[in-house]
Amino acid sequence: MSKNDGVWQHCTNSAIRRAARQLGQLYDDLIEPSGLKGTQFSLMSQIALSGKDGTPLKPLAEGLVMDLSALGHTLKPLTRDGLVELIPDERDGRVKRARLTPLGAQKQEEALALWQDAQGRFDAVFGAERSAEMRSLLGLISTPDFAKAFRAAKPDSND
Amino acid sequence: MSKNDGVWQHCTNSAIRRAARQLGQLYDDLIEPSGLKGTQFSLMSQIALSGKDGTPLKPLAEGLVMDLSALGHTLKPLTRDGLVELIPDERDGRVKRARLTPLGAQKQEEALALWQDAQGRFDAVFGAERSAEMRSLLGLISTPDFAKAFRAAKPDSND
DNA sequence: TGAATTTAGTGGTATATGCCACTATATTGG
DNA sequence: CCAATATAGTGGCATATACCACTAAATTCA
Repeated sequence: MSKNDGVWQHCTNSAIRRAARQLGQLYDDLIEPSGLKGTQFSLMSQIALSGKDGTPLKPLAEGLVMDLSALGHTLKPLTRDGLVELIPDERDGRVKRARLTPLGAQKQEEALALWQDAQGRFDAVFGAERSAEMRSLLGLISTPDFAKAFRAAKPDSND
Repeated sequence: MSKNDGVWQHCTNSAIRRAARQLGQLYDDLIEPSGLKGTQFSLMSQIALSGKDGTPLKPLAEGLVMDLSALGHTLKPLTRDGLVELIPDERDGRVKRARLTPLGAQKQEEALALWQDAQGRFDAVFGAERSAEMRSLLGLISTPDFAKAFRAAKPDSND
């Protein structure tokens, strides 16, 4: 640790936040012309997968590994701007379904092209292979199983 | 992509944010007894490296890959609670130096023990080797050089 | 040296995100 | 069927984080 550049590098949590800030910056700069932030684009892309019927907020939040209330808040600017709409579920009165409006779908497609540029640059700079490896590792961490194992783990266990 | 669980998995930016949320949750839960959040602990640990004289905010922000104004805001709750103090630099009237108060140093040490538990669990669950590999990759992304290369890259270049 | 420029921080505003308390709507068990 | 419980969302509050405009102080240069 004699040469650590003065950076607190031993914490995976810190490391992932630093990287997330950097990457967020980089992606946002490229996606900005669409008027969307990277987070909004991700969210809308996820919603887009559910098509015409939309998706209830609960499973949406789970897929994003996000707190339900946080999702609700994040959705605010998007519904305000008419990109996403919340429609009541016909079967269950508690449920609301999020779906893209036509405008939202158009914006998402517009941002998609910009995102491809960003993702392409990332792969080019980082190497497609390492890039895939990275996403794989990140995907593992995002798993419910990982969370379960982490919470159950004894710090000195080695399984 | 036939089996993607409905999750928008192709974006490294999304992936890193999902993982950061999960990891933040996991670390925070363990560090919470100290009264600090994971982000605050990271920040204070970084500040702690600078010792008695503290460190100017600008390089601190750079080390954390964080916007200077964001750092200023993040520091607010910590100065309010007497964990960090900002002292004027003697040479340069523009500069303020952040350093831990005695209370802050004590809190940081307290949280350090809790953090070690968290980090130990991460290594145990993820595997120490993959854990190190992960931090290394994240460290690369957090580099100014990476940002420079990304911004300069043509999406179809392959160097 | 004095004006122009650069640099460090602050404060406002906006989004991102989490926790908690609360409401409304199911679902379950007698 | 009703009371107890569980589930889905909302709203308030707090922190995290970015951009912009602005101030103050240092540096540069003619």
